[in-house]
Amino acid sequence: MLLIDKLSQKPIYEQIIDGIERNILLGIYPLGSLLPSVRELSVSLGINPNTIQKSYAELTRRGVISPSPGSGCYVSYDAKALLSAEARKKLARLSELVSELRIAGIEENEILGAVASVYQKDETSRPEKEVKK
Amino acid sequence: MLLIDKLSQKPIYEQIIDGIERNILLGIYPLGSLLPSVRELSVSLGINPNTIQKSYAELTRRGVISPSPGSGCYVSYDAKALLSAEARKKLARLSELVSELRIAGIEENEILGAVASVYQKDETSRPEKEVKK
Amino acid sequence: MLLIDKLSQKPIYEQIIDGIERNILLGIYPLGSLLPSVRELSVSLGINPNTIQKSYAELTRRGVISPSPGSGCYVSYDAKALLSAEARKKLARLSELVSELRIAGIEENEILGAVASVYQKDETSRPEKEVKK
Amino acid sequence: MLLIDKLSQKPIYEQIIDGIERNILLGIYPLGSLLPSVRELSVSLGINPNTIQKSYAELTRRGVISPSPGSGCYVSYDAKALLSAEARKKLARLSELVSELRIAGIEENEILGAVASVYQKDETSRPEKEVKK
DNA sequence: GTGGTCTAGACCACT
DNA sequence: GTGGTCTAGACCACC
Repeated sequence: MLLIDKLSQKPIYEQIIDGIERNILLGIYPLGSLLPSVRELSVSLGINPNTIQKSYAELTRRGVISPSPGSGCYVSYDAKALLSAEARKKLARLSELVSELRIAGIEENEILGAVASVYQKDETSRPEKEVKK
Repeated sequence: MLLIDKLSQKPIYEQIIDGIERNILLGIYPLGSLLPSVRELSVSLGINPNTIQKSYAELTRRGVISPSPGSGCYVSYDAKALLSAEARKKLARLSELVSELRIAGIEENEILGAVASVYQKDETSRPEKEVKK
Repeated sequence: MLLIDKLSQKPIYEQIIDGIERNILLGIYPLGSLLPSVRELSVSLGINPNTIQKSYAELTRRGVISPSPGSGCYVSYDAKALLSAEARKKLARLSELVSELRIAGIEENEILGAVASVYQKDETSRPEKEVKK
Repeated sequence: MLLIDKLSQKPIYEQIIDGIERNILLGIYPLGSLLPSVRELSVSLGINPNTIQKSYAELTRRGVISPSPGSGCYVSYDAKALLSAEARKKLARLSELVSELRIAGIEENEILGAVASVYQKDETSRPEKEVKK
């Protein structure tokens, strides 16, 4: 459910954050649901509890999850809204990257093709449709 | 000619590498030309010579520049080819990023728009046209 | 375990690289094992930590070791494969050297003898036999 | 007659030394003959005269050539003997290299094959036969 | 003057 | 504790 690459350059605590946020966006961790406990993740991922704790602390700071001392951490009801807003900021990084590619002589069509191919992939990595209430 | 943000998260030596590679692609540092010396950059950027040295060492390792001890560092004649080849690998990173954005619910059109807007920018950051010989 | 000659022409950081690669090939540093830390080597060899760091950075770049910040540097599981592949490239250098010796009038038999005598030396510097699984 | 690679790691002055010694061993510069002047080499190779001068100084120190102020530098009559003796010392480096290859798992036969193939190459890089007096 | 190596000591983020 | 980055200042070989 949560894949960690200990040899990656990206810090482990950040990988955990990204993984949890991803799972929330995909609906694997529904809004309001209970997350695995620090100890549980610690043993299932083979990672120091302090590292997990650091990830949870950061997610709490961002308002994505909210700890309920004694019972665990719950996904905030506005987690998705927060994450989507955050994602829009990533568009800036995308522009940077595209700019680099342009300077390197990559054609616009090649980029557009790469983008399109991502959006035509299977549904496993697409957020579930919003349900009418 | 080379902008460094000392407060950025990205290491200074990496910013220097990126800046030089960018200038080569833009033709500001022509193939075969002499780069500013380690000490020269050191004073003009206000950065320790060792940090510049580290950047030059990495560029040398990549084959982008070639040092000629006693006379300076020259831009390799195949630098552009190397950098363009390297850039194509960055397309993978772009796909990752786009994938994250998709999961976060960003629409395809929004991404395509961002890409297009980069390619419609002014010409200052476009590599010069290849001239027929 | 790691012998450094500070008076050698060969840079210290390169001697460290060679020594570690040698120890990996000999099985003294098994695949997946934890290497001595930068500071540890620094004191045991009487060498500045930055110099050790430079060696580790290069080994990392080659994919021979992989650092896990906070816990140490580990020998990659494909380190031996990498090093053996690299060694085959050294055969080119050997040919160069032999060519020089030939020009200098050294007889082929003399060279063949030198090679043979290396392969008849004791077993301490021979990689351990592959064990059938 | 003398090939210099300005981008090589090996210092230019050393490349010149090696090239001249090689030409002496091959008989291209016969014993007792007059070498090209510093200025002549300087322009034909496009290299700073100081660098050529340094090479000649080192060759003089080794006794391979002897300068005759006003008329140029001559190949010593015992140059070949000197160089052959020097070459025998290179056998030590060969043993080192072979030792490394052995540790990396290269088989003895592969090395012997590489050596043999050098000695079966064409005659252009073989010293001319000794003539009976 | 040039690039390359080394030392010393500091700071940071991560585990 | 760990690796990674940066600074400061020195020395060397090379051109």
